[in-house]
Amino acid sequence: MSLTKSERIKVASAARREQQKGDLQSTILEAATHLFEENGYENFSLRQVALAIGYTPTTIYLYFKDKDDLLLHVAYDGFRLFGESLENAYATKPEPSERLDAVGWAYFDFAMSHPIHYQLMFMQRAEFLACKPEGYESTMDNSFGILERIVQEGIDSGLITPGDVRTYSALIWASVHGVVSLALTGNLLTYEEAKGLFALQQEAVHRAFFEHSK
Amino acid sequence: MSLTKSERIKVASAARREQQKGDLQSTILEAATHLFEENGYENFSLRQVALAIGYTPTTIYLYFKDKDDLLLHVAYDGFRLFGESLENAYATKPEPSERLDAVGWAYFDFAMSHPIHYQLMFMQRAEFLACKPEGYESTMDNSFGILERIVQEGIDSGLITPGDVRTYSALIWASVHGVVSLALTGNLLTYEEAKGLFALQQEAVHRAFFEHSK
Amino acid sequence: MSLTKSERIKVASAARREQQKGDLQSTILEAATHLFEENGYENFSLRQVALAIGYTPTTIYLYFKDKDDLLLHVAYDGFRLFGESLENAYATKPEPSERLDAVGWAYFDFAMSHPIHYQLMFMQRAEFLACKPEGYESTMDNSFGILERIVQEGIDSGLITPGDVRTYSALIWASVHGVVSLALTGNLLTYEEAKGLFALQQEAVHRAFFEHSK
Amino acid sequence: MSLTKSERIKVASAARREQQKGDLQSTILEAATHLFEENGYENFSLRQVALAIGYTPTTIYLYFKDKDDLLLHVAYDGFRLFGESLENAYATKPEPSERLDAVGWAYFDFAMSHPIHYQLMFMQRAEFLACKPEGYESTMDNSFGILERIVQEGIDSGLITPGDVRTYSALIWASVHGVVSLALTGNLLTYEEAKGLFALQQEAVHRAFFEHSK
DNA sequence: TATGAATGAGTATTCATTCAT
DNA sequence: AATGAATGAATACTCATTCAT
Repeated sequence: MSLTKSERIKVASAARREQQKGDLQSTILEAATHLFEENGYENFSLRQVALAIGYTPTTIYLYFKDKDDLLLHVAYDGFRLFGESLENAYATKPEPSERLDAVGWAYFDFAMSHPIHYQLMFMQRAEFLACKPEGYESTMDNSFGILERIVQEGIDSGLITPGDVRTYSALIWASVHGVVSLALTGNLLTYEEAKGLFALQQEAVHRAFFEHSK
Repeated sequence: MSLTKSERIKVASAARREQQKGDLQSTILEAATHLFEENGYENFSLRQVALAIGYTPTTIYLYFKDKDDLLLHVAYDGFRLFGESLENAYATKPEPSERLDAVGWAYFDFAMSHPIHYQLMFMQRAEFLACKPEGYESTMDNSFGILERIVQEGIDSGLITPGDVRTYSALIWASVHGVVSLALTGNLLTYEEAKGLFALQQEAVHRAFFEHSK
Repeated sequence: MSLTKSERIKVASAARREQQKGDLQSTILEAATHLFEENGYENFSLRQVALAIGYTPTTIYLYFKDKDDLLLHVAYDGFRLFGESLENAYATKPEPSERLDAVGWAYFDFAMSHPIHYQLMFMQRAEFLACKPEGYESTMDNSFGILERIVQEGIDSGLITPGDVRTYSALIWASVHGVVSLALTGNLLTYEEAKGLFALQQEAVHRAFFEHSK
Repeated sequence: MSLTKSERIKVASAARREQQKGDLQSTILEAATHLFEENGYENFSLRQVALAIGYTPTTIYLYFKDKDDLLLHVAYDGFRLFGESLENAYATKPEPSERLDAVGWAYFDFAMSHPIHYQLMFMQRAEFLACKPEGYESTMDNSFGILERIVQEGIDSGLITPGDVRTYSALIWASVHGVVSLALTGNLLTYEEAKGLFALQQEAVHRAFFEHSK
C-alpha cells in the first residue's frame, strides 16, 4: 500500500469507536488476542495491535505497562477460560473416575480450539503460570488443583492406590500434555489422529490409576 | 569495544581460515548450532553467525538459502544426533522391553542435555520433521522407526498385545514427550523432579504394554 | 511492578494531598528540583515530576507554561539560594579583601554541593540568567552585584587600583568559574584537587587585585 | 511537508553521491559535525545525520558503532584540530612567555570559532578526553602537555618560580577555560567583551607566573 | 568464492503536549 | 482546579536480505 503511516492510522481510526463499546482496555486485549492467534508468538507486535484498533501505539501504554504485560494478560485470559472449562467439566460428574475423564477431554478440547493460546500458556511462556496480573485470581493453581482434587478424591474413596497426590497429578498432566503438544506442533497429527491418541492415553491413565476399581 | 560492525567482522576475519579445514558449510553449521544453543530460538540471528566465523552475512547465503534453511540444517543435525543416541541405546539390549527402557532414557537424556535443540526439533519448528534437506537421510523417520521396531518385536515375541504398531508407538512417544516438554518449559520442574516423573512414566508405559510379560 | 502508567499515577495520587500544605506550585517545583538533581538535565522529564507528586502531567501545565518554564523556575530557585549564600558570606566580614575571599569560598561551596544546579544555571542554560520569571527578583544581578560592590569598596578604600568595576568583577568571576566548571565536568579533578586549585586561584585573584594593600 | 519518510530519503538520496568523493565515513562525520554544531548536543540524532547525507540510518551503523561512537569521533576531530592549533601557536615563538601567550590566544580562538565543539569537548562530554577511538592519537594529552611543556621551560630558564608543573598548568588552564566557557554560554558576553576579558586574563596569568622575568 | 555497501522494514519505548470535560 | 484520553513525533537500534562486483 502506498499510504503514509499516519494515513493508515487515520483510516483505521475512522472505522473504530463504534465497536468501542466497553472500555479500551478490553478492546486492546481482544485485538491483541486475535492478532496473537493470527500471527503467532514471534510476529506479535504492539504496533500491529495499535493499528488494528485504530489507535496510536502510545495509547496502548496507557492501558498496559509494556508488551510483555499485554502478552501476560492475553495469556491470563487463556488461563481463565481454561480454568473455567476444567471446572465445568469437573462439575458435570460426581465420580472421580468420570471426573478425570471429563476434565481430560475438556483439557483436550481447550487445547485443540485455542492452540496458539495453549502454546503461549504452556509451551512458550510457561513462566506466566507464576505471575498474576492485578485483578486476576490465580486460575492456574486452580486448574492444576482440580487434578489434585480428583486424585485425592480417588484415594479417599479407595479407588486409587494411596501415594503422592502431587506426583500422581503431574504424571497425568504430563500424559495429556504430551499428546496435546504433539498434536499442536508441526502438523504431525491430524485432529482425528490426535483425538484417537488422546482417547487411548485417557484409557491408559485410567487403567494405571483406577485399575482395582473394577 | 568501540569497533564498527564492519571492523569487527574484519578482526574476526583475520582469526579464521586456519580452522577452516573442512568446507565452509560445516563451519557455518557448527557455529550456527553453537550460537543457537547459546542464544535460543528467538535471539538467533544470521549476523551473529557470520560474525562468529569471521565471514560476511552475505557469505552464508552462498551455502544456505536463507535463515530458515540454516535453521533447518541445525535442526537436522539435532535429528541425526538424536537418532544415533536412540540407535545406540537400542543396540545395547537384546530384549524389546529392555530396549524400550534404554531408548526411553536415551530420549530423556538427549532432551535434557540439548534442551534448546529439543525444543527446536519438537516444539518450535516440529514441521521440520517433515522436511529433508539435501544430503540428509530422513533420520527422524529412523528415530520414530526405532520405536516401531521395538513395538513390532514385542508383538512378534508375544509380549505385547497385537495392535496398530504406529498407534502404540505414537502413544509411547507422546508419553515421554509430555514429561520432557514440561520439564523444558518455564522451570516448572527441577531436573530431579523431571527424572523422577520420567521414571514413573517409563514404568507406566511398561506396565501398559508389557503387563502380561511377567 | 506490573502497573500501567495510569495505574501508577493513581497509586501515587492516593498518597499525596496531605503533604500538599502549601500551594501546588511549590510542591511541583520542589519535586522538579529534586528530580532534576537526581536525574540530571538530560533525563529530566515532566512525566516523572507529575508521577512523583501524584498528579497528572496535564496538571503541571496549569502552573507552568511548559517544560522549559518549569526548568527556568528550578534554575531560579538555584539563583536565589546562590544569591543568599553569597550575601551571607559577604555579611560575615567587614573588609573588602576578606569579603572577596569569603564570597569566593561560598561560590565554590555552592557549586560543589549543588553541582547539577550549578551546571544548569551557568553552563547549560546560562541564558536563564537573563530571564526573570514572574514573582522573582532578579537575584542573579544581585549575585554579580555583590562582586561589583566588593570591588567598588576596594577601590573606594584605596585597596584596589581604580578601573572598570564591571570588568574587574567579570575577571574574578571568570577565574572562579573556570576552576569550578572544570571540577564539575567529567571527573577531571577530584574534590580535593579542585579545592587546592581553587585556593590557589583565590590567592592569585587577591594578589592581582589587592597587591599593594600590604 | 507531505512526503513519506521513504520519499524524503529518496529525494535526498538523489542529490548525494556526487559529493561523496572520499569514503562515506568522512561524509558521515562531516554531516554529523555540521548537524551537531547546528542543533546542539541535545537535538543531535542519528536519523537526521542519515537524512542529511541521503542514506538510511542503518548505513551509519556500518561506519560507527553507535550514536555515542559517532559523537566521540566528532569530538575527536575537535581535539585534533584543537591540538594542532595549540601546537602551531607554540611553534611560532621561541620564548616560554611568548609561547604561553600565543597558545592562550590559540585556545581562545579555537573556542570562539568552534563553540559547540568546545562545549562538547570540555563541557558536555569531557569524559571523552579519556577515550581514544582507534586510529587517533591521544591529542588531548598533547594539548595539556603543551601547557606543561611551557611551564617546565619557564622554570628551567628561571622565569617561573619552581613548583608543581601540573598544578601550575591546571591553574592556567582553569583561568582561560573560565573566560571562554562564560563567553560560550548564554550570551553573557559579546565577542568583544570576551576578548577584552581574555586579554586581561592573559595578563594576569603572565603577571602571576612571569613576574620576576622583567 | 566471497565481499562491501546499502536498504527497508520493523521493534519497543518515551516524551511534551493538547483538548474536552 | 484537575483529569483522562489520546496524539504525533521522535529515538536508537537490529534484522534479513539483495546486488553489483
